[in-house]
Amino acid sequence: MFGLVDCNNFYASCERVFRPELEGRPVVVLSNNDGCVVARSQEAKALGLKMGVPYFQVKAEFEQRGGVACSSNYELYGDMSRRVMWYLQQRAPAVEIYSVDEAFLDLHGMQQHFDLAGWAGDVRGAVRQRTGIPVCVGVAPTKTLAKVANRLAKKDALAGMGAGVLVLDDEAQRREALSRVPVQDVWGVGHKNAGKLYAVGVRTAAQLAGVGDAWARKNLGGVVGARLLHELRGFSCSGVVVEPDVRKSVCKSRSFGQVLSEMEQVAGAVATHAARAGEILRHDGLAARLLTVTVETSRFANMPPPYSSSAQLTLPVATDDTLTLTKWAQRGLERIWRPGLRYVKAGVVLDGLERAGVNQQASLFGDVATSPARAKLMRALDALNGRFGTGAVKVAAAVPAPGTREPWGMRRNAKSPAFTTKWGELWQVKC
DNA sequence: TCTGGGGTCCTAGGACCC
DNA sequence: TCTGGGGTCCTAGGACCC
Repeated sequence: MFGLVDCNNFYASCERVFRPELEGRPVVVLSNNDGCVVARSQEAKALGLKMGVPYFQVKAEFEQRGGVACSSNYELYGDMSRRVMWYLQQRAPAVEIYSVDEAFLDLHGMQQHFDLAGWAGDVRGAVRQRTGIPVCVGVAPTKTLAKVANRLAKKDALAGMGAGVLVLDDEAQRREALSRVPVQDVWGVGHKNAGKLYAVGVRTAAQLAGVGDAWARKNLGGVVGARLLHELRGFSCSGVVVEPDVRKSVCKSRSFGQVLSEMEQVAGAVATHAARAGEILRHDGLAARLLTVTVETSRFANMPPPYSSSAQLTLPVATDDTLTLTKWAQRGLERIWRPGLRYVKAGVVLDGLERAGVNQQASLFGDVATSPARAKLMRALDALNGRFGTGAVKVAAAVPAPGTREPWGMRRNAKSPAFTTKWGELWQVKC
C-alpha cells in the first residue's frame, strides 16, 4: 500500500502558522511580482477566487471583502516543508518527497500490523500539532489511487465527513471512489487529454479505468497512458523513490519587476541568473556543457506581437564556473537580442550536466575554467554569499548602475518575514 | 498600468557528419 | 536503371506535474 500526504492550501497555511490573525480570513499567496494567485485558503476559495488568476483583476473586491494577500515567501515555505517531511520520515519506512507539499509513503506490509486508517489519522494529527500545517492522507494500492484517495479525503473533510483520511483497500471502495472523481482530476490527465476523453464520452475516473488499452496507448501518450490505466485498476507501476534522480537541468528565469528595453539591463538579469545557476551546479557537484539563454516580451500584448527566443550554446568544456557561464550567457543574449522591444522576462537553462571534475576533456587552448585557482575563487564566492547573503559578491555585469536598485528586481509588496530562517526576523513574543 | 517558476519527457525537422 | 543507415546538434514546441 501507498500513502499520499498532501498539505492543505500549503502556502496559505504556512502564512497562518506565524500570523494567527489570518485564521478564519480569506488569504491568498501571490506569485513573484505579486502577479497571480497561486494559493488560496478555504475562505478565499469560497469567495470564488480561481487558481492562477491575475491578482489585479480581483484585488479590489477581494480586499473589500476582508481578504489578505501575501507576497510569496519561498524561504518560509521551504523550511516548513522540511519540518513536515522530516516528521513523515520518522513515521514511515520510506518516503518520496514528491513536491514541496506532498509526499508518498511506502506502507507495504504495514496493514498486517496496523489499522491503516487509524495510523494515518494519527500521523495527520501529529503533523498538525508539531508543525501547524494541516494535511490530508490517502492510502491505496497504487500511487495514482492514493492521489485519488487523498483528493476525496480532502473533499469529505471539507463537507464535515471523515477525518481527512481515506483508505481504499478493497475492490468495492476502489470502484466507488473512481466513480466520484472527474476524469480531469486524475493524476496524469492534463488539459489536452481531458478534452480528448470528453470527446469520446469519458467523464469519470471509473470510465477512464475501463477504456481499452490500445485506445489509451494511441491517444494518451503511449506507454504513459497504459501505465495510468493499470494504476487506476489497482496494479502498481511505480514505487516510492527515496533518492531523487541526479538532476538533468538547472533553470533560472524570472519576470522583471518592470518592462526593460536596454540590453545592459536585461544582461544584468541574465548574469544574475547565470550566477545563481552556477551556484546550484557547485552545490550539487555538477558541471554543464549546454547553456541556453531565453528572453520574452509580454504574451498579452498584441502590438507589437509577442517575441520570445532562445539561443543554446555548446561550451567547449563542461563547467561550473560562474565567470565562464556569465560570459557565454552574454554571448547568447547578443544572439537573440532585438533592439526596441519591451522585454518582461529572461532566463538561463543549463543542460548536458555531468559530474564536475570527472571525465572532462581539456580544451586545446587550456580553458581557464578548469584551473585550480578558479575553483578556489568559486569556493570563496560561495562562502561569502553563504555567510553574508545571496548576492553579497556578484559579477560586475549583475551590478546595477551606481545609485540605482536592480532594474529587473521583483515587486513584492506584502512579504511576511522569514520567521524560521533569519535571526533578524524571528517571531517576537511580548510579555 | 498590472498575467509565476521550476522541472521531466517526448517529438520532429533541418543541417551536418561519417 | 538502381540512390543507405546511423548519428549529433540545434531549434522549437507540446504534454504533463507541482
